[in-house]
Amino acid sequence: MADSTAEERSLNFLEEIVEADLQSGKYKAIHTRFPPEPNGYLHIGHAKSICLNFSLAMKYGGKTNLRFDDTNPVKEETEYVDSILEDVNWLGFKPSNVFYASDYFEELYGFGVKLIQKGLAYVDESSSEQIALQKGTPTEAGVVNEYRSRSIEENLRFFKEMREGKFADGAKVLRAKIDMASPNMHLRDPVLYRIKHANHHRTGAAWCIYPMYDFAHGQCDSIEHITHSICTLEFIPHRPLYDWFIEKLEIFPSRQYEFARLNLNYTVMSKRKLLELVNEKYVSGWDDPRMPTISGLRRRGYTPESIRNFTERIGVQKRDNLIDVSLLEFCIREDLNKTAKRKMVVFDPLKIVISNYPESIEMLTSEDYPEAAEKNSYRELPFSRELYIEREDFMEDPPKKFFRLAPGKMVRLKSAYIIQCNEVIKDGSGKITELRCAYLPESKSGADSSGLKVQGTLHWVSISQAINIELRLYDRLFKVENPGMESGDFKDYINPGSLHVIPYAFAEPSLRNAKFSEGYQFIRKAYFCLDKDSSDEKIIFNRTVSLKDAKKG
RNA sequence: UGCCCGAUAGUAUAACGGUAGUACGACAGACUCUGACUCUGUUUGUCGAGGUUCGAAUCCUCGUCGGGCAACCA
Repeated sequence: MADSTAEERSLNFLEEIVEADLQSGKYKAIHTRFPPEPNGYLHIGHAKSICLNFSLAMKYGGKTNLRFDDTNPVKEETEYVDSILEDVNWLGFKPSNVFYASDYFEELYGFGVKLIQKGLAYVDESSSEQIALQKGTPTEAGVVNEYRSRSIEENLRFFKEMREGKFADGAKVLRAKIDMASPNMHLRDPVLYRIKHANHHRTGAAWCIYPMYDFAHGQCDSIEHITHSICTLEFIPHRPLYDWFIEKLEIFPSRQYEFARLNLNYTVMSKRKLLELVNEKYVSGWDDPRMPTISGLRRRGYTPESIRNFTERIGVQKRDNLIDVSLLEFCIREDLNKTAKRKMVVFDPLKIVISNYPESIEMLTSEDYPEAAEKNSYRELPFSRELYIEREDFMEDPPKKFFRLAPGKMVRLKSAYIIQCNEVIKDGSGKITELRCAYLPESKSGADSSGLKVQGTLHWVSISQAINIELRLYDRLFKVENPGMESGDFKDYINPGSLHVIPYAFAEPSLRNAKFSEGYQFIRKAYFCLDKDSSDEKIIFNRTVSLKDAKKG
């Protein structure tokens, strides 16, 4: 029989859970959610979570909500909401619904009232310092204070007055009444509501009390009937609390599952550190092409496909990890190799004169997509007597395995002719200023009757038609694999050479019409994309990723 | 000194009591009008000690190591 199982990939642990829930009839359909706090830009780690949540629902015919966890007005801004919406969309996902935790403030308040009525919450007037002190330590139980035994009526009245704005910030909080001696610190009467007279980006001044994460997140999941609430490992200790609220409030039983967050080497991933890089101008902004943000990767030339593919390849597990960026680079090369248009650009020019070529211009053709036969097309390239080649592609005294140009040696000029170097011209200081070469007319690309086989093929541009472009070459932002784990300030490990600008490179004229939507491969060099800083006077390209380079020495 | 997670090549990830496999990386070779791509080959692994079993990466016990938990942050 045919090998029908050949394509099957083994399930990850979340898929196993979902399949079991579906098979047992626990759920007829699953519902996931991606719940960012709009306090910063999304990064590649969020992409893992986004792909996980959306892909899981898509695979099993369910839905995924995008929900902004906007319960802390002093940190959140509309600018971040907009960028998150853009990034999720760019990654290729369409949320079933876009919700906000702030949509549920009234319901959440009601949950607080309900808990008080059940004798499971109380208004505490202690300062945050006192509360912290009374919590004890992981090895010592906490202590109960006098507010814990307040009457239900008094709690109800104070909670209402908190909402009405009768108290100053910090004067009172609503706390759950659970267990001040629990070995799990999160169960030692966690704060549910705090007073913040602050403007909220969506609700304005309508509220002056805001729910804490633990009292908002699970309840929002429940309100939306989220079946599988997937978050990162650090929330494991919160799960008993998550379940406690569901049980006491008697609401839809969403379940929380945790996976290991993505760590990438040679970068940092925490919002706090990324914000620091932006604020202190180590990078040009959240979308600096060196940033691991979605917007940075987008500007760098990464495609949504490559990022989705990357998150698929790294898998999902519960063990901590530090993924090698080389895998991310592999994914973008794999994509761009098939989709990027080939172009010729000389970074560091060396002039060559084809002595036996006439004073005229010939138009040659070259393939745009050599790796995608089905969509291949061709472009025209001007060829003339005076050309630029890459300075590093010539050596006066080459080692044995040097496949490029040298005195007396022959190479092919890509999509053009075979040439031979006859003469090296230098200035007074000994610097090579020009090469005199001869071409073989019968070696024309596509109509080669020379019978010659040469070892090297070089990229080139015709001097008089070449256009000038700026190249921005990026390298890893940090010198060490895990800057966040090093001693001292992580910024001490920033790679000073992470950006190298080539202000004047020489490009084939077709690049004048470069589009933001296209990726390009500058043959034998790297993949590039048009940068948004480009203007009519200056065309700027970002190096997305270099080509693999097997050259020795 | 408490509680909770976790541990398979360099990095990730499979094997669900029955031959430790795959990808990326590295190295070597073939091919090449990109020293790219593609193809071929090589390299390196079950944290440790006991136990259960005909058989253990997998189950049990005890260690070891790594991570998390004491914000009116999420």
